[in-house]
Order: sequence, then C-alpha cells, then structure tokens
Amino acid sequence: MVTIKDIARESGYSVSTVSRVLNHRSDVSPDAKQKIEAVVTKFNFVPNNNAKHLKQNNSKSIGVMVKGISNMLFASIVEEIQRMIEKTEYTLVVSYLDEDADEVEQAILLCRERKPLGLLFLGGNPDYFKKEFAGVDVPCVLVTNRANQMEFRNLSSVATDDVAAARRAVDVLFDAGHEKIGILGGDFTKSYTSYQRLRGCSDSFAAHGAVFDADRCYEKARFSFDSGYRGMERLVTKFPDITAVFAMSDVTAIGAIRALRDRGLRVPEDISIIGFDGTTLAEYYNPKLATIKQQYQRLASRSIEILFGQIELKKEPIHEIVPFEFVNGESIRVIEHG
Amino acid sequence: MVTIKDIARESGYSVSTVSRVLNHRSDVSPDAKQKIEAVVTKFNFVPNNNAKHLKQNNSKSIGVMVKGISNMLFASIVEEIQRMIEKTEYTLVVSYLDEDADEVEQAILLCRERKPLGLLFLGGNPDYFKKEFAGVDVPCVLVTNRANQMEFRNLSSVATDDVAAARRAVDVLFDAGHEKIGILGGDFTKSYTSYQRLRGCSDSFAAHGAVFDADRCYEKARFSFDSGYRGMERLVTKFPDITAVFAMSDVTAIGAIRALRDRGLRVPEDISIIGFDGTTLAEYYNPKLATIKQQYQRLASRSIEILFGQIELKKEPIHEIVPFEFVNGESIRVIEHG
DNA sequence: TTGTAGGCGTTATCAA
DNA sequence: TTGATAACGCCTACAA
Repeated sequence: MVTIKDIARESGYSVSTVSRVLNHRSDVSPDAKQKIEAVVTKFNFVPNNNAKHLKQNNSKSIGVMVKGISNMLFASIVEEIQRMIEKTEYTLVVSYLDEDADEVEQAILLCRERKPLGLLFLGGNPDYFKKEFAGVDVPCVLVTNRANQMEFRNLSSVATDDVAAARRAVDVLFDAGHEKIGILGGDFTKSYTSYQRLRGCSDSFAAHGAVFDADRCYEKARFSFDSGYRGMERLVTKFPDITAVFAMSDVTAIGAIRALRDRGLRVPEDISIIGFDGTTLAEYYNPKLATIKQQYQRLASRSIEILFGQIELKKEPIHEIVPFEFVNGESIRVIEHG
Repeated sequence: MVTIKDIARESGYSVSTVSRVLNHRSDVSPDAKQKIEAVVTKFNFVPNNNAKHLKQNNSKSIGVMVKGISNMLFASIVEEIQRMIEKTEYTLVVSYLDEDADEVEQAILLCRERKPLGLLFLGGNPDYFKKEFAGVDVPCVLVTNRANQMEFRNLSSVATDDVAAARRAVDVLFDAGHEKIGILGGDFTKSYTSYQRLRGCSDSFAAHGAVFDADRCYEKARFSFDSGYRGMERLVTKFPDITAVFAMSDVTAIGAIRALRDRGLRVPEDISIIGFDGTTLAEYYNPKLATIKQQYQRLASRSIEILFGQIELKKEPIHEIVPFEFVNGESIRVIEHG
C-alpha cells in the first residue's frame, strides 16, 4: 500500500507539504504543488480515510435512517439524495430500519460508530424523539414528518402536512359520492405518520357528517404489496358494503387492488381506491392510481439544503411544509346520487 | 468522547485488557471481563471504527456495486444481502452506478478509499473486467452475469443463464402463435446482459425459422418505466403490425404496457408482453405480467456464501448458474392459427 | 492473566 | 514556504 510517506520520499518533499497539497491549501509553492501532484498521479495515491478521519474525528459523512424497506417514496428520496450528495465531498451512510423500529436509538448507535456530521430521518416517531433525541448532538432533519412542536436546537423538519393530505384524500372520495369508506393504514399506535393521516381521515368524516368508526373501517397494513393485499381481504370481509378505500401508500393500494380483483371485484366499478405518495408506480399502474403526491424531489433537495445549512453555516433549525398535490387517476368512480 | 482509555481508567485495568474484552478473546479472567463489560455498558462505549480499521488496515466491509438505480431486481437483491449481512460483523458499502458506467473503475476507487474485504458486482460488463479487473485484488463475485470465460483467481460468479432465459421468453411468444415479435432491451453494445439476452432472442427466432432483423424489431430502453414507455412508442411506430413484445425487465415491460394503452391498444388482446426478472411488481400488475423469474433470494444468498468462502476460507472461485423460471401471467394472448 | 510500548496513516502545531 | 513531531484511538507483540 502506498502512503503519504512514499509520496513524500519520491517527491523529495516532507510529509507535511504533501498533506498540504492533498488538502488544496494555499501555503504551498506552485513548484512543490506541481511536483507532488505528479507523483500522486503516478502512484495512483488515494489517502487512507481511516487515518484521516481518526485524526479529524469526523467522517464527512451523512447518515440516513430509512424507516421501511419497501417504502417506495423513501426509495425515491434516497435516490435523489444520493444524486445530490455525489457532487459534494460527503458520503452517505444509509441504514434501513423496520417500519416500527426505534430510529432514534439506531441513530445514536450510528453516531457512535460512524461519527456522521449530520443525520436525515426518513420517517420518524415523535415519541422516540421526545424520549431519546437529546442524546443526538449532530444536526438532523426529519423528512416527511413535522417536528415543529418539539423544540430541539439541532432538529429541522421538511414534511408534507399529513393531516391535511389524508383529509384531502378522503374528501375526494366523499366528493365522488362515496359514503362507505374504508382505510388501509399503518399501526397508528406505533407510526406517527399513520396516526396523523388517521386524524385527517376522521376530520374528513366529521366534515361530511359521517361517523368515523375505526373498528369497522380501519385495517392495518404495512407499506408493502403483500400486506396491502391481506389488509384489503380483512377489510372487505368485515365491511362488505364498502365502496371506497383510502390506502396510506401507493404500494398498499396496489396490493389492495389485486386482492379485490382476486375476489372478482373491479376497481373502480365496484370499489374505488385512492393511494398516497404519488410514486411513479401509481402513474404506470392499471388502473392509473389516484393518489396524493408528495413532492419527493423537493423533500429531498430541501432536506439536504437545510441540513447543510445547519452543518456548515450553523443556521437555526427550520420547519418547512412542502405542499402536496392530488393527482387523479382511473381508480375512483363517481357515484351519482339520485 | 469516551475512549478505551477512559474505560481502562474507570475499570482499573489496562488498555490492552479492555481491548481483549472488547474483541471477545479468551485470555482474560472472567472477573476482569465482567467488570470491564459493566463499565463499557455504563459509559455506553462504542470503539472508534476509524482507529480500529486504521490499525487493522481493513474495514470488515463488503462493497456492492449496483449497476442501474431503477433496477428493481437489483434492489431486491440488495435488500436480501442487507438482511444477511446484518447478522454478521461486516458492514455493507453500497455504490449505485449508471446502467452503462464502468463498474470496475469505480470498484478500484472504492477499494482504495474504503478497503473492503470483498466486492459484489450487481451487473457488470466483461469488457471492463477484461481491461481493468487485474487492478482489483480482493475477492469478488459477479452477480447476474457469468464470468466463467474470464480466468481471474479472485472472481466468482452467480448468474442466470441470460441466453437461455431470453430464448425461453421468446419461445413462449412463438409458442403462443406470435410471429411479429419485437424486443425492448438495453444498449447491447454497452450492456453485456442485454447482448446475451439479444443472443437468446436471435436463437429463438432461428429455431422457429424466423428472420431476426434487429433494425426492425429491436428498440433500446433502459430499465425504467419512462424509458420503457418511450421505447415502446418508437417500436410500435416502426413496426406497426407487431403482435408481441419481449421486454428485458419487468419495469420496462410496464412502461411499455402504459404506452400501448395510451395509444388505445390493449394488452394482451392487441399486443402480448412478456417481461424479465420476476419482481413482485409483475405479480401485482394489471394485467399480471408474464415474466422470466430470476431467483433473487438465491442469487443473493449464494453470492454472499461464495464471497465469504473466498474471503474467510480462501476457497477457489466458483461459477454458478441459478435456474430461472417462466411465470405465466395475463399479458400473453394465445393466437389460434386456423 | 495482565501491562507496557510502539505503530497504523494522516493532520495540526510550531518552529525554522 | 517548508519540515519535524506530536497527537488521534485502537490493536498487538512482547515482557512480566
């Protein structure tokens, strides 16, 4: 292995001068710079990151805690973040967690082990934050969930307004003339996102003078095709005269559609469905899935900008709302009441 | 920051004894072990990876080079690998590359920077391997592509037989009575996988006494919905009497189906489609997509096993073929020739 | 079974 | 503008 010492010996300069050249510092003569760079190229030398970071006690890395492996929205956001980070000198350390895992506990572990300069949480549960977040001392951004009610000086958030978005989804169903509406969502005792969206649902029910009975019209489903399928089976069994469903993710919605078709029910003729997230998949599915679109590019870019603002410019935390959008598809039937 | 010295001081033992306990070595008295572990827990101490790896000059990590961000098969494989690696003391360093990027060049960079103990290539181009792979000196496994014709003593492979699998896909279309068959695949001058699958197609054409005219029946499409959509538009334009399409990935196939529907063509009534990869998506799509299923769990598990065999047991490279499987769906119409 | 000391490759401090 | 030297936190001979 070729080290900085080899470069020093070969170029005739000292280790310190080589280090200075490597780090693009100005207090080096052009002459030395040029000679050393030539040797570096010749030996194809790349500094040892471990040594560098041991000395500097940081790793120029950003940790990303992703809650839910099958969550396509998060996959898109990660992809987007990856693309942006590539252009910088930072590296990304991505950790995939279970939908219901304790992300803050994991984050604390990650910080100990990898010393990232900042953290991005894709999804998060405020309970965990309140309980343990004091143990995290690097700048963080909570993405897709709001964190404005928690006053941590190192926690920003970039989120969609889940209550309003879910309410909008259910409003769409009511407006299309549906009254027997079911919900397919996460475990709202564990997932704050699911809880918020559930609130949106119940708001919509209330606004339309309907009674929201979670026992009857809510069924648990994780964010996967398979779980959506099984959740829909249970929902249609306990709520047979259902005419419309709001699924809290596109993936869940698609699993649900398949379950309905396998029972001989058509979408949207027999049952209407609206999803959530607005992933590319929704657009390409048959029927094209009506959904609430979260602007994932925007969520990604703002998260990174805010995080860098906190890391490099020591800015104050910001709590930002990124607008959602209803995207119609072919999965909702309008019922004419006569 | 709490270091091994703090633990030593606090526990009354020396740094080396603490180190021994940390590394689960046997030459420590139960007494010392217990006391030290208590202090470690109390202080929530986690060793500094940089220091550890600097000394050991490796990072107990496995690099994964993923060619193609939107490739759902690769995503499934990565997920599976992640799950298996979690149980070991290794960590994963995942690099996402463009479909047509030079993965070997990137791998060499990664090795310099991160010193992984082994490398997994999800997708790869033999040209790049032949040209530069000699520069990689850690054990590697090429996944989904064969590497048996290249004799590197540190390169194994676990693959689906792309030629046979693609041939099978086109055979299925011929057997269903189709003759005007189009192909939607990658750039076969750059992607070896695409090239192999193209060969399988042409074999099938030959076996059925048909002329394979790539200019007419082949259209380029990357492994994304969007690209499948546009590729299909071009294909149907230049080959208007087409009745069946083999798309070299499920994602491409779904993009293609949407393009056809947007032109008022139905699948499978007007045009039949078969995909490739056998991702969960194919199963949940409407119509359920006929596809060639690659056993991604098996590809993942064998890759890891073989890689660990090379790393830890210094085994010889292996070139393994994992069988594929035709999975029927609702996207192929059988034409009765009368 | 335990402790001492040296070194892994780099950067930072200070002196020249 | 340069160079010598001391860290960074950990592991590992080797000695006790």
